[in-house]
Amino acid sequence: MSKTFADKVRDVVRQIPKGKTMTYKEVAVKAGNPKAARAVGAVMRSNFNRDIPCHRVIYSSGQLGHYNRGGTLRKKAILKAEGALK
DNA sequence: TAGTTGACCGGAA
DNA sequence: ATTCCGGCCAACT
Repeated sequence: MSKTFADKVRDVVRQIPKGKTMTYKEVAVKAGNPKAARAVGAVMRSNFNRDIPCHRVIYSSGQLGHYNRGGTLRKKAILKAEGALK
């Protein structure tokens, strides 16, 4: 397994279906480290690509996390557009 | 190599 | 409800 945590995270986040939101912890669990929620954010922040719908990743508290340029508002708009948000 | 930072999480005050 | 603290992990300097 030459895949690093970052690679796994990217793969997992990319598999998130449209109109669906996943928490950082869930992603961390699927990535292989249930306690690496923080690392997930750190990795995404350094690897945020258009291939990765990082906007579909939110807090486990149900709150929208941060986002590149704009922050929460951006995510809200995207989630609303995808139907993930009410 | 080691130390600091951060897009987190959960619990406590 | 808000604020603070400790813990885990990866990336950056």
